[in-house]
Amino acid sequence: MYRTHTNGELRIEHVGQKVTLCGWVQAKRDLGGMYFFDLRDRYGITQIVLDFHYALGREYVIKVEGTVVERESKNTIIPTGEIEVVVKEHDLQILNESNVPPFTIEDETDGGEELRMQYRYLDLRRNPLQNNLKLRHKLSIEIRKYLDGINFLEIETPYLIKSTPEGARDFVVPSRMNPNEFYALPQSPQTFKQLLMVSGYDRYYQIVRCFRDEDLRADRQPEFTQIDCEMAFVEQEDIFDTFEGMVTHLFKTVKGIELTAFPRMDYATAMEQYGSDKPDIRFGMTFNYITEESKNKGFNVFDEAEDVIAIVAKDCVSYTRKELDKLTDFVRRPQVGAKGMVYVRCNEDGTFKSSVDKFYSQGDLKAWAEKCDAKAGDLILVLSGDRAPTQNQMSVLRLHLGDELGLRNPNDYAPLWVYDFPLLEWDEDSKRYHAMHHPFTSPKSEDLNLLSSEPGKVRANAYDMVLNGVEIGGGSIRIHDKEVQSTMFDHLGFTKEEAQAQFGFLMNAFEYGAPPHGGIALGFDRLCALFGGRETIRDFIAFPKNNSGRDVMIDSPSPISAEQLEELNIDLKVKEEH
RNA sequence: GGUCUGGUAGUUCAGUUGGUUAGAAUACCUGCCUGUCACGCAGGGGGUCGCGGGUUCGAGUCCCGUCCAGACCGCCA
Repeated sequence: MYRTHTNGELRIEHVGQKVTLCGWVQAKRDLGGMYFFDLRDRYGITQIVLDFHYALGREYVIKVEGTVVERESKNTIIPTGEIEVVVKEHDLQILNESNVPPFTIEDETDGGEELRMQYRYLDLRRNPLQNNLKLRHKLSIEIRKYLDGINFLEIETPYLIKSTPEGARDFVVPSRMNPNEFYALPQSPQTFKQLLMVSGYDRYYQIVRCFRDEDLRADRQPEFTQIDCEMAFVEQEDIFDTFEGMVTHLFKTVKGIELTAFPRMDYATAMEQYGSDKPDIRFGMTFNYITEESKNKGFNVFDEAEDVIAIVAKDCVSYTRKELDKLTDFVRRPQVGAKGMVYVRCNEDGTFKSSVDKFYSQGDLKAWAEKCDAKAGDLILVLSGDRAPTQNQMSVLRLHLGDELGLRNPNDYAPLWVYDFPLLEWDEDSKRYHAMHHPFTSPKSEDLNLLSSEPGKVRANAYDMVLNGVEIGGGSIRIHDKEVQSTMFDHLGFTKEEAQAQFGFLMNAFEYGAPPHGGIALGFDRLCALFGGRETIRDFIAFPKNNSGRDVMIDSPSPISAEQLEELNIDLKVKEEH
């Protein structure tokens, strides 16, 4: 046996025991006649003391045999700080040496992002990363406990499936045995879980890898993990109860936080009040529409605008001209896209100072303030233009101000359900409607009559779970009727033949007793990041990819050999060198 | 596909208006040190300023191109 204890477990009551420890050399403190060093493993740190010098480098893997003694000077910061292990010269064994690591293996490392990715196996030795992976493990255990407790079955579905035109770009895999044909990696196990419902497995889940070949972000990886769930014989309300319950369970068991019932907001309200389908409701600052109040006073910008939207920053009348200019610059960045921003200071003496005083009287501005419920000492910020872009710009500004004013405390958690999403979304590029969620989402029965006349107005039985402005899950009640599904494909611009070729297996299955069903998928990586109080998911994935979809450690993707290409019957288009 | 920011010692960074031999901290190496725990003290080694071109008497610094990294927009049913 290599070791009797880990480096995290020895305490004062072990004093006098002979122990054997293994681990990595963390830090050395050579005092001449005495030699201290910290031995580290994933359980903690134990101080070793020698009365001789030994040539040990950082990150050497060693084994020591020694006696636990009470320290003369104790360290109150670490759990093992009351003891140390005294080791004699022939009882120290180097199991493996190490090069000097390119960055320090400490909580606050000196290593930059790129270097840490290249040496990910060293970065993973650090506590913050280990804690993240432990958190991820704990969450997955509690998810399984909760779902197992209410009769869900975890069932695996294939990774090599069929490419479909809808949705994100597929990662494809060539088939050697079937020349010129390709598998696709699943964007989600959507159709398989619906088939499992037809098969009678009425509560299914899977913590499953999904793949999407789209550009990346801090919170988007080409392969990511979903908690994929589906239930039969349920309505939207049953899904809400079940998964609100799951997330509540996770908060209770993993963070010790008791959440109250999730509020619900329909999509139209979310867009109107927050300009976003994933509102951060930890703070107010909801939208006020002063479109009518601002018309016909000679200010062309507002006269021509479809909407004039105002938000109130409480007690921010003291914002300087410079700070307001900075906010204006912020919303005028191309990424946000506003043309400009109007401000109104609600002075303590009841007067108003705005950037449009030329056009609006004190009375006009007072009417705005009343509409917005702004008080003396507040600051009103106004954007205008076409509805959708203006709502979006204002949403970005609202979140920015929320950050600036410290209203987005990462230790507060404000979940909610957003429901009644539109079924279809107009796509300018392809000049046709796309399914906003996916083509298996059922329309609301009361809106069915609009499907032909005003397809954009049809609402779906679709919903998102939102937490602190982040979409952590989304789902829908599905279509389980062959005719309805066929009509849907029709409206999405599929010919009968295309629909049959792509999704015939599903529609055929619907002819053999498909139960009503629906489900949800939650982004597991994002959930981990949220629980860890971080915005980037990379540090919650053991081996993530970088911005360009590369793994810089193993250097992938990479070319393959001519023999492999030959076997796969693939000719590469070679770019000319110049 | 686009916008922005960055690339200087092993590492994290500073480097002014273009001007002497490119600095600091930390890491590393050597020596000293018996209660350290960010140990301390003394000394030492370490640079293709991402790469290519241009302007200039002179470029880490200015210009053009390019590569890499990060954030964002588009994209992500």
